[in-house]
Amino acid sequence: MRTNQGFAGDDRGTFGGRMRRAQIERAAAEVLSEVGYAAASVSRIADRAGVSKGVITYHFATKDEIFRRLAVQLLDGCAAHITDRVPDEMPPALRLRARIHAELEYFASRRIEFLAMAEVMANHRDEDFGRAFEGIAESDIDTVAGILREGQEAGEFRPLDAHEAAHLIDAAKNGVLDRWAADESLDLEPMSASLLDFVARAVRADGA
Amino acid sequence: MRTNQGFAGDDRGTFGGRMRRAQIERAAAEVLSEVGYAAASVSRIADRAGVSKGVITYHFATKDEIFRRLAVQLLDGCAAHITDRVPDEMPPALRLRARIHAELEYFASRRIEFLAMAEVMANHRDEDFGRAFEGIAESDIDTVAGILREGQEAGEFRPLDAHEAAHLIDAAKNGVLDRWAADESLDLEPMSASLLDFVARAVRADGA
Amino acid sequence: MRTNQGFAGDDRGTFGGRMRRAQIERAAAEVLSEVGYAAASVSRIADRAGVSKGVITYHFATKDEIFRRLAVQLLDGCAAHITDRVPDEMPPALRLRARIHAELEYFASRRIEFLAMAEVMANHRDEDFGRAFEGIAESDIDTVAGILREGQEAGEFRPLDAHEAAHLIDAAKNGVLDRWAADESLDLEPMSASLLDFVARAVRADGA
Amino acid sequence: MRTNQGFAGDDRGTFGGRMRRAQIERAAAEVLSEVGYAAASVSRIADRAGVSKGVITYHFATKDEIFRRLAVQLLDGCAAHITDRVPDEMPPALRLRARIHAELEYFASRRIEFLAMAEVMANHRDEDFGRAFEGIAESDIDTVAGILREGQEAGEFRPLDAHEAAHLIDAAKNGVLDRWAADESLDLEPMSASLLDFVARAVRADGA
DNA sequence: GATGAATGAGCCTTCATTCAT
DNA sequence: GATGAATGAAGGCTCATTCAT
Repeated sequence: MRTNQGFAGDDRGTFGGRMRRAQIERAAAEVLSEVGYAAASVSRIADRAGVSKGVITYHFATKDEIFRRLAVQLLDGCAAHITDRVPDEMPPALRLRARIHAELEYFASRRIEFLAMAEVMANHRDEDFGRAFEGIAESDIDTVAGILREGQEAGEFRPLDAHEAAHLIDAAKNGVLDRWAADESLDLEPMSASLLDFVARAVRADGA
Repeated sequence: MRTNQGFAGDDRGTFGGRMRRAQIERAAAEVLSEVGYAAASVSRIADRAGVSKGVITYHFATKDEIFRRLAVQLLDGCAAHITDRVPDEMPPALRLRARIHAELEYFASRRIEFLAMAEVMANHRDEDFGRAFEGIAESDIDTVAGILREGQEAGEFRPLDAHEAAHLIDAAKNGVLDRWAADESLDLEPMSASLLDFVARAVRADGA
Repeated sequence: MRTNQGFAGDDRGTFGGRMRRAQIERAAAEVLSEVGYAAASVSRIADRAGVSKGVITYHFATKDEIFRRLAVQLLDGCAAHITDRVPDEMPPALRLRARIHAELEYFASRRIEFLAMAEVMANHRDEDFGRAFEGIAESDIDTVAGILREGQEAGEFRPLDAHEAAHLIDAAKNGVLDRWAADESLDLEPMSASLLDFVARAVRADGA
Repeated sequence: MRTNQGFAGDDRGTFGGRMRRAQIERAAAEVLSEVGYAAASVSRIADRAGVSKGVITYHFATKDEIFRRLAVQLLDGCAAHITDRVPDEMPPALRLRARIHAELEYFASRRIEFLAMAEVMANHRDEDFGRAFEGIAESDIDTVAGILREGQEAGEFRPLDAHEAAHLIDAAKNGVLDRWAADESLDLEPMSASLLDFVARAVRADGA
């Protein structure tokens, strides 16, 4: 007898299986974005996906796994998108700008998924109640800090604590995404422009 | 129909009653900060407070009311703190700086409460799943936008979309608080300095 | 230290005590008539009486005691009212009519109390879930059966099973009271007339 | 929002599902008849049915729904039984008699269900505490009133207020059923005969 | 692969009752 | 006499998960 434990986090499996998992993940994202983490029950997800509750347990070991995958996939996709679009050779100021722009661009077509991911990252905890996504953005921030340091050496950026500034840039960017995602009537384009302008001014060298 | 139990939203009541309510709110804040919104059950709060579950229902009509009060009290306290410390006569650049500093200062001695409030604001929903604290910071942000416009007229600040910039400043500030609150080992002072510097640079006029 | 057990079912006590008990009983009757047995909680009764919950426990050993007293008092009052108004010397047909009329008349000015009593009698159970007011009307019905037998001997009433007929008369009378009590807009007078007519016809001897 | 659990009001579903629901309804009826409305908890019903509490929530949306179905099914079944057995062409006096007889006959083999239904009808309230089964018998009574009027025109019945008389007949009939159901040792047959006789006498024309 | 059924722990809340003051 | 406070059991219900078919 084949146990369903084997499927957990498994990207192998039949084509149909992958399809089903994708369908369930999509439903989960919609439910999360609409009713929030606390009310996102397996029942509601099954309803939304138009399948029985059993199907979900068959394809995912636990509910948490669905949520985790949702967040991880989006995070990974975003990272790949950025890497694709931001060559290492770009000068620092442009590279910083390109990274931020690429991230906003990535989520611009994934509002629901972003909201779902935000719910998961804010609420997902391990069994000891520790935040499961604590520090997930750290490497990203380190990359930005690196760019800032590079730019300082090149004289493009002013003296500042690169690590702190990277966090501030990240927070401002997340603020833009959060606000945009929460209000469907908002247009990301001008918000994005204001953000890029704001950040550029905050870090540029005096003579620049 | 009002029963003679439950002081829901009642600021009157005996000294003992106010004490108990404060004790329960404190326990609720601790639990929220430690295990998160989803796991913050009445049982856990009662355990933490060292009282029976019934006591909580006796003093608060619903669990949500405790959470709401927690958030509202802190928000109100913070607003009062800022108003006290930031006279309207201050010139815009100083006023902006003073506001941010006052807010960070207020939460610096209320880490647990800040975490609890953040959990509540991120998760509290009304019965139709709408975010209950949606737009709660809007008036605050409008105030900052007003300061920015004033500063622009005075030539202290550069041309920018005041409303967008106010949101970016808010997001950066919240990012600092979130990061600090999540990691007990962090020192708010230097983070605060970086933030103030970052914001000042982002908005100052070219000639300044 | 004086325990409150002593008061249970106690008609002695101070004047103030009797007043309080009456006030509580009145409130209990109102609550019962408005929300029904299941929702008639001590809290709601205390609210209605404008006293604290503690007062109720002070004057009555248990909630059930209040309810029991409510029913018993009304039942006793009704019995006394009937006895007062229906002399044993009346001829059977008149006596039957007078009894029914007296009972309707008694409750006519006690709608709330009647509803409360009906709730209690329908729902009150002892600790083994046996109906506490089972057979409470039996002696009344026996009295009516006696009148029927007397009337048969006197040739006023037709041959019939006196005990069964007494039950049927009782049921018809209760039906009138129930319907009237449930609908404030109803006028008891014509209903009463129809009932008396109905019963008289049902039992009268052929030649009468 | 409909979850995929709960068949609330659903007559479709698998054979097994219908069986379970019937089993649960049977257990609920037994519990209601034995301990009364107030003590008829989901736990007790589950115990009686020999299933876990969760099963009940799985098959019925709420406890009230079980009770409502219990009452409605019995009421509907009774109405159908009467319609089947009482042709419209019968002369009024016979038709009246046949209706009453059919109803008693229907419940004669359903003592437990009758008791359960009586508990529900006496106690079920909507959220504003209004009686949920208020006036449920009204159409039935109107039918009887119609028969009485027909019989008056045909000279079979005496002049009387048909609507009032119909209510009295209904009350007498319910009295018989209540008494019989409450006492297992009673034989419905002679009670039924007395009732039919009583009613016939009460309404017949003088010359009949 | 998929499903409906079942479970049992846990949730929030209501409640009758006890008790110190 | 009276009160507010506290208790703990019980209530109905939701839910993630398991499992036989």
